[in-house]
Amino acid sequence: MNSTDLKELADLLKALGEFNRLSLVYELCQCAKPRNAMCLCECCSVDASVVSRHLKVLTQERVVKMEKKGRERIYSLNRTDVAERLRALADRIEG
Amino acid sequence: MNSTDLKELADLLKALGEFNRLSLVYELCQCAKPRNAMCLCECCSVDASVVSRHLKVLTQERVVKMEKKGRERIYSLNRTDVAERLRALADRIEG
DNA sequence: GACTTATTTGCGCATGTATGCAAATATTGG
DNA sequence: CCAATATTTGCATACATGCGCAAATAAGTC
Repeated sequence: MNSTDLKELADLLKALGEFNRLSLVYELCQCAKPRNAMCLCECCSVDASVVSRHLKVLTQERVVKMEKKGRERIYSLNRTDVAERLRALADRIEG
Repeated sequence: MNSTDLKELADLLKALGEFNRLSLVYELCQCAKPRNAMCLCECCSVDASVVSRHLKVLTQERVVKMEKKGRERIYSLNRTDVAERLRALADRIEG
């Protein structure tokens, strides 16, 4: 694995490795339907602006995908993609 | 999943989500035999003290285990344990 | 157009973290 | 005991990051 791929993987893990962001991911796990940011706000008790920034990070790392709908932004997990990347690491580590 | 478990998982991901630490993990992946810290130093071009601190973090998060051998510390991956924790997250995310 | 709601952005602040260097500690071998 | 090697720790520093608040933007509703 080259340095670029390693950095990309590290960035994914870093994005997931922050408590409130991981809380958002878990919240989205439990939702059959996508949620808007305000709704996600409730799961971690921080300001809306903070949630907005966390969701931006998660979007950049392709953990979630976003869709505009009127004045709302609807978020959903990239389930298979994230799961695959984590399993690839698990496989590599297990050897 | 309760808040404590979530924090523990976040801490694991944070430990893995730093470039040089992930490099150390990958280096240990490729070693059939455990390695001492000085040897691991070579894979990321940082000071020995930095590697020492990174290995401490990885040990605290149970990513690696350490064994004293003379004046050396021998490190090896907790392969199955880490792989299991990552797969559990992957399963959860995939839903 | 005025108002409301959803979200983002700018700013400042406080805290966390990665790093290097030098000194300290530990342990082995003469 | 002394020298050499491996590792840790204290300290300073630079930078990143999470946060809240207020203002700005975007888009629907009346």
